[in-house]
Amino acid sequence: MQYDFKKIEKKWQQKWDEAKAFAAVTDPSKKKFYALIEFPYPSGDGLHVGHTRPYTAMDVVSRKRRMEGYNVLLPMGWDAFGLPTENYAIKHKIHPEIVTEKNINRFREQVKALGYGIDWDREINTTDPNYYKWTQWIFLKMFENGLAYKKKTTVNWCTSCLCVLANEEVVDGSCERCGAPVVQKEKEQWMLKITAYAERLLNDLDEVDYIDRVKTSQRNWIGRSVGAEVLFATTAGDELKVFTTRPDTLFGVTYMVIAPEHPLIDKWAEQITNMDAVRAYREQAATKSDFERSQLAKTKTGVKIEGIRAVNPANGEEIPIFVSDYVLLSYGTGAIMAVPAHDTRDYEFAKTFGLPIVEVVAGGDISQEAYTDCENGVMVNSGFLNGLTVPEAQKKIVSWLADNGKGEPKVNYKLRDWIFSRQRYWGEPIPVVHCEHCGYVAVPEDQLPVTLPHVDSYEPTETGESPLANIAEWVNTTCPKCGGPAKRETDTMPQWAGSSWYFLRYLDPKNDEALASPEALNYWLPVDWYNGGMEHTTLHLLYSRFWHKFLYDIGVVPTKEPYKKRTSHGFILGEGGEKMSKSRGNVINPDDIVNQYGADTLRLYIMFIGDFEKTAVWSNSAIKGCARFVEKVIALSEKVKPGKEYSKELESAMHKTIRKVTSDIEELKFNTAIAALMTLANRMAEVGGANEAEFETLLKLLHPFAPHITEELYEKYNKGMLVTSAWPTYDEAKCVDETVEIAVQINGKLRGTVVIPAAAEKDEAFAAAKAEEKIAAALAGFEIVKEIFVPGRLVNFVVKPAK
RNA sequence: GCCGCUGUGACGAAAUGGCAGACGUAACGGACUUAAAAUCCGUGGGUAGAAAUACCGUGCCGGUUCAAGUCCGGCCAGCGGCACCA
Repeated sequence: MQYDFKKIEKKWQQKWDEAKAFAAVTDPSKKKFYALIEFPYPSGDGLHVGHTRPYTAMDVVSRKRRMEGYNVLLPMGWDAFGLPTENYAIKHKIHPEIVTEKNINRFREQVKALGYGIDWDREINTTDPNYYKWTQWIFLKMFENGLAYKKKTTVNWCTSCLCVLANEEVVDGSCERCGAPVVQKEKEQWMLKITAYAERLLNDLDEVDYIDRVKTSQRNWIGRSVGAEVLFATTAGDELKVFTTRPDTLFGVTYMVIAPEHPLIDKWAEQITNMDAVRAYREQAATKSDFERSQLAKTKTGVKIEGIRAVNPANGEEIPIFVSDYVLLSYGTGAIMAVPAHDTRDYEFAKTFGLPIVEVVAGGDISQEAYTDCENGVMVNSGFLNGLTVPEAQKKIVSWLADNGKGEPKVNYKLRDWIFSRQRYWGEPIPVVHCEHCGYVAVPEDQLPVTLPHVDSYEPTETGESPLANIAEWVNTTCPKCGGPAKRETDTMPQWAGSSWYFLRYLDPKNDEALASPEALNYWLPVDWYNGGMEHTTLHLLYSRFWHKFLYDIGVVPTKEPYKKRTSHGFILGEGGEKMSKSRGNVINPDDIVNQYGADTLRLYIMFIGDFEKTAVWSNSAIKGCARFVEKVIALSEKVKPGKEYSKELESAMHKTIRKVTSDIEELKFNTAIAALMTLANRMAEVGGANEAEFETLLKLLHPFAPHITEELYEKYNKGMLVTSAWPTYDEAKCVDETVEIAVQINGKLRGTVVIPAAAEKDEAFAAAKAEEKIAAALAGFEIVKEIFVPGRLVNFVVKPAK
């Protein structure tokens, strides 16, 4: 047969469409499987070969599950708001809507060419007003529940995009998207109180099946620290509150440090005798970006506050207070108690400023360095804590602080609230108006969506306001509460908004009464298996878990967690091991591969390329192996022998391969599943061809990976489509051969092999091994001290020279 | 600095503590061909040897075990993330 993959692939994609083979029906009488892939940002570059790795993987799993009888949902959509489209629109004076539509059409065509079993009737697009109506609705619910609030804060400001960036969007002090420097700027921003969910986001990780590295990075990102808040009296009268994880070292506090932005500095301005120096330091710190601060981290800087001193609550001693930018206002209380003997940063600072260093945990050498790794040490120089171990001292001091009203146990998180505003055009408008009388007022639900107005210019204003601020007729409105004049919020939402809940909309994408019907939500949730990139572990994944938990709290969704299982794939690098990029000229376009080899070969190769979870290097020659494999299967189809039962010579190979492919797919071991199929095909060729029963099984096992050609070859059996056929089953008892070749070792070294019946007991194995000529010779003159038998594997004789 | 991941043939990689290198690529030898491509058969970790075979071999050092790529302890190198989080 001439392998005309273009014709074959088109034919089957049409047939699947006509048969509605991938339509997922909400039907509680059927067991469901909801598979989710991260929906792409439809960039102007088109689909990247890297996209095909996760997509193909989830399609393989979905097709297998469908054949196993599950009601499968595998949806697709477009995360289409975002900066590149807006920047393109600015440059080419084309409306982002038009650019987006064009890009989506291209992406859809490319994705369809790969033959994924997607229910296209559920396609969504985050920039569709019917979609973002519900993004806005969720925001309003958060606003109503006090989780969305406006706050003046220093924000990351991209000097090129003229836009606020989330901390997560700043990479090495530069804008993640355009690479321009990022500076600090004060701005009023909408914030989402994700920190209110920190504890649950952390604890509920125990209830989900995420791969370990995903859980670990979420835990690290949330960054829970257990400690205490301690109140220090000051000579100014105010108390200075600090957070510490080491309250046991309280007697070792020799000075305090507050962040340059700490509000008490202003309050104390009159009493600080060197306020000029403090102000100067403060201004200097403010102009530095976070990046510069961390670059300068090697040498500690700071200014001592003259005229005010703090009092150590443990021993009543007066200690100096410093201002230094190594203390961050945004974590804890913006102030610390410094224990130079047991903290490296405090140690460095104390050395720079010649401050006393008092050892309170014995065991280190504080003349050389801070002794930090001291959980097992014993307290010294610590009054009533002396002689206690560190954990004992911690317990005792915390209750002492509480009893004396000087502190209390406290848990802190690294996780910060989510800066939710962007000063851009191409995003969801934040559905709030500002009224001079009533303040910020929610747009009433029945007025949603607040749609983006059409404008001529998408360029941000120089003051950093959104382009929307220039449209007077849109901005000026009336207050929904008092009817007086009001102004619309001109900030838009970040790209993470639409992707925080999209998996819910797939369940009921055309509903205009609710984001999805309770029936659909109850049936399909949670997502059974979500695969996506590691780069989304701390942002998208955390944000969407947060939104989902909120929706759970207000009774919209029935599950605490959105995703039952989360896995992650590795990147695809260009030939030569470098990242694919236009400038390197090593970008692989999936279209070219589909044209040259067909979608089935691309699908096979991208799954065969290596360990799914690890980075893989694309190879233009290695893909030929997969093309040859497809040809080999076609060749096998031409010499299929009659036979409805597995033949003796292939029987155990059939059962073993079914077992391996079935479990490998579930374990993300797609590469070895394909290797097993190749081995089986080779074996079939060796024995002069498979019979019908055997060949059909091969086609079924191969179908999730190479759906088109397998359908084509299956067609002649007149048994309907493989898509709706049943996944092959295996019999554990038939996975064994009658005889096995086992290794014979002497003192752990391989000395030969011997063929024995698979069911042989150990005595039979030992006898057979000893009967082998070479083994007998090697054993001569030795005394056997121990005999080990591993069924199906080996025997090992432990020997020593005979007396 | 901290956290995570990874070190196995020329290359991509396999291997519930049990015969290291399955499967595939490139390469080489042969068949077919006027020739090439394609295809088919074979070789395919290193060293020594004509060969049988022997010894060595999974980043390095040590340990546990009858048996270690795999487990434990200590390093080294590369990649990714976080970065003064008190």
